[in-house]
Amino acid sequence: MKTPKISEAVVRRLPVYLRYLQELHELNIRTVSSYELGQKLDMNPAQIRKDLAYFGEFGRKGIGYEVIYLVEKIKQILKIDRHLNCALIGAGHLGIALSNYNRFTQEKLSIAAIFDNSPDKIGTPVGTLTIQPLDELEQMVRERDILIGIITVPAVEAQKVADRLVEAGIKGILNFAPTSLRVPAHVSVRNADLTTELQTLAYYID
Amino acid sequence: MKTPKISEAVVRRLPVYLRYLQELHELNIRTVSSYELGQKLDMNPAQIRKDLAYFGEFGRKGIGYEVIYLVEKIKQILKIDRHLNCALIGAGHLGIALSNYNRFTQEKLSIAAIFDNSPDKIGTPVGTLTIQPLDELEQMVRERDILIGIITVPAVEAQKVADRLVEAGIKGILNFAPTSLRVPAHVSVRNADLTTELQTLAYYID
DNA sequence: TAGATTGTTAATCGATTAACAATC
DNA sequence: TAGATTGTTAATCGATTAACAATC
Repeated sequence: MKTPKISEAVVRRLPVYLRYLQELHELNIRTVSSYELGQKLDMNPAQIRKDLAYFGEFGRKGIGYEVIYLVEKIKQILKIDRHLNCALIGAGHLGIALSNYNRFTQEKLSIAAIFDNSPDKIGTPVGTLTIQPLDELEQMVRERDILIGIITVPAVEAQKVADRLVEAGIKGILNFAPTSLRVPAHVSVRNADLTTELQTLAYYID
Repeated sequence: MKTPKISEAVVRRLPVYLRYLQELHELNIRTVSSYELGQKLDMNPAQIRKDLAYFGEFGRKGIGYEVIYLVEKIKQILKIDRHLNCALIGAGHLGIALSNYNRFTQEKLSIAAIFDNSPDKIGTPVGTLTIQPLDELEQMVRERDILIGIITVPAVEAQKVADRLVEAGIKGILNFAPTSLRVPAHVSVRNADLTTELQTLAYYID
């Protein structure tokens, strides 16, 4: 069950499989073949089988994959079968939108602290949390076992925030700021810059 | 200057180059080499040169790339040197956050209409726009020359919205809903599902 | 059993990187 | 000129796809 060296391309597809398998589960569909998955997700069935086979033998020859079982397995692989606490840094519109995004809590990924440095935001309640000053970042990361930082501050501040998160011992960063972050190799970064996405899309228009 | 067949990987890197070149420009830096770009962006300089060379000869041997010139060229390539109107469908927290995201307007990508079907949202002003009922989608797409749809509705409604956008003649979709959309080949889709990103990140934690 | 579908190997395809002549 | 750096070709590396024996 332990893994050799899985490419990022493979890892990025797992949540896509998971999402669709969960849809199937809600429709009470018990079993699905790589062919059916491929049809729906517009992917090659061989690729789907190969991706899954990196992590174990989850299917049955002649039958396909049991939906519930595969959901559980993928959750284990992604390590989202356990709780994972995130800190949100930047309580602007986007930050607030994310903290209200209930899907996070459903998925055992929860926002455990929100930070901002603007005096008129500090102390404001957001759901069950209260916006805290950035000074308290390191302490909260330790106290609340926070492993992921979600950066929604302006681009100019993003690197500073990233440095502090790294220093505080965080393991991953989801970066919404439109800038490239430099972090040590043991920290993972995923960029979710909306402008970048739209610009990529623009290329394909006409 | 016209292009053979550029892979998506190349296109996705162009906005990253652009973003950093714009930072350099603000710092009044005139010229940059592929080596320097590679250092900062953590990429192979040969890859950067090759990516750019697909579209033309933008550099000077022995010197490097002129920052302003390259910024303009990449904007042309991505087709963000001209205005591009987007429609936002779903005026929830995320939708509102996006419509307030001023970077869009800076970049000639503007949100030209906002739709939602909830009666208590219709008519509400958002910046210079007013939330409109989904019924008016097709008409607005035509009237305002909208080429891109940004979907921020719940997952269950996303495919329906996508179908209507396609039907209305849209060319690209930025999909924030956590579901895989099926669209015809002439329509591009980029997925920006935040849960998917966090799940991918979770894999790399520890 | 016959049909279906996996897991996996081998073949193909494509993307990244190294190397270097051209040249500013 | 000498040093630097591009654009591009060739070499390498990795990812996708096809094919098929194994087996439910």
